[in-house]
Amino acid sequence: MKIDRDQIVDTALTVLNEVGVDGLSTRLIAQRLGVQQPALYWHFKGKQALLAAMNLEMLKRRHTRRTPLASETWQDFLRANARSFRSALLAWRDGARVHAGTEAESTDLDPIEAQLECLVAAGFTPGQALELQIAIGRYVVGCVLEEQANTADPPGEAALDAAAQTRPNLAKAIAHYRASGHEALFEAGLDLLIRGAESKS
Amino acid sequence: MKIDRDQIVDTALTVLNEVGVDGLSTRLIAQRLGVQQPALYWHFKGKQALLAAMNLEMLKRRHTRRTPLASETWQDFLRANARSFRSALLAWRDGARVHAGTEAESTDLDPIEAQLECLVAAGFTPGQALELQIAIGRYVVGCVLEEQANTADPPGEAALDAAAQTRPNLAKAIAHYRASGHEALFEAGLDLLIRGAESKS
DNA sequence: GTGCGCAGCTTATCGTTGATAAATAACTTT
DNA sequence: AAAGTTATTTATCAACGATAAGCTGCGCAC
Repeated sequence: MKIDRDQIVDTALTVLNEVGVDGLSTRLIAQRLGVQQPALYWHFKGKQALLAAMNLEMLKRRHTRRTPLASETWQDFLRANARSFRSALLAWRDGARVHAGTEAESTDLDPIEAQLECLVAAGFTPGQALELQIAIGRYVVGCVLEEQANTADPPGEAALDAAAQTRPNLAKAIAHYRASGHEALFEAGLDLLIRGAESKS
Repeated sequence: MKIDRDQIVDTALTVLNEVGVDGLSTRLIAQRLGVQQPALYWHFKGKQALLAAMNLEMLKRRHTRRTPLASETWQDFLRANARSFRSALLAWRDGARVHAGTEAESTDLDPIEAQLECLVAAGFTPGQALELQIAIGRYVVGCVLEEQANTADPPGEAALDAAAQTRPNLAKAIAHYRASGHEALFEAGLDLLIRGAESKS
């Protein structure tokens, strides 16, 4: 049977969703492709290169809001961009770990230029604009990394409640935390970053 | 030779600094301790447990600014706290990857209560205060993760410059980026988060 | 159409890794 | 001195990423 790079990446992403990045072995991927394990090494230099290609494909499929719309404020664009990036990482199991473990290798610079232009038009210097984009990007990765670090149960949930009884602020904070989900928490931090940027513009 | 948990963790951290997390094998750690590899499994359930203990020790040694000072504004405390966390992760090779790969397991809740109290006194709700702390924490992890993801050379630096020639904003942004180091970039994002919080208080 | 050459796979195998089981040594308790 | 606990060793496992060498089938020159 004959395979190509795209098939491998596609299958690898499917397998990733089933077993997670720790269970993602070259043998398992090869098995799904109906091929022996060393066959993959014809198409990719090593597993790291495959993971990089997977990362690229993940973003290519789901991270769609790369360019600001004409009708959009810079705040709306930054939000849409960050949400798009986050949802791309969330769309695959251990997506953030895959992303964080691979090199940048940004090929297409036109979207970046457009993003910067949008912010420069709003009064930021190009340097500030890049800082802002990088800060948001790192925040998103940090967020999804923790969101996806889910084990079965939060350890010692009862113990946490007990400890919170003598700590009034913690008790209220935990109640608030439990009521709002991951997304609300993400949005809260994103809002901080954008409001901070507003105060500089 | 007889060893205990603390010795293992201490040696493991030393080895971590020498070979990085990818080269950190149980055999290498055991060799440094003058012991056979399975001996480690008496003290730790598995490698994951050892990494968790290493993470705890990393933070214990270097993340010293956990509690707000009486004389401090909440902004100054948040900054000091974030810098302390960052420098703790930076102090060991692949520190952020070790941290991100381990469970939370927060034992001591008193510092957290004190942090929340400091922010509540400034006018935040306990929920907002926790959101703020979490956002900063995730931002720090995202930052250090990328800072430590350094391979030898940035790929295609010349190609980047060439591509930037037709993109004026990108050219200026890159110049600014290269002039300022990792720390300045970190501080810029941290500043955004705190200014954003100020606008809510 | 015959033979050359390369793309693309298979088979075989390597060294390393995390982990477990069982045997053993040393030290304590009774 | 016997029994038990603690902490290690020896032996061994299955799984992993990776490489080397061999086999197969297609396309093209002549």
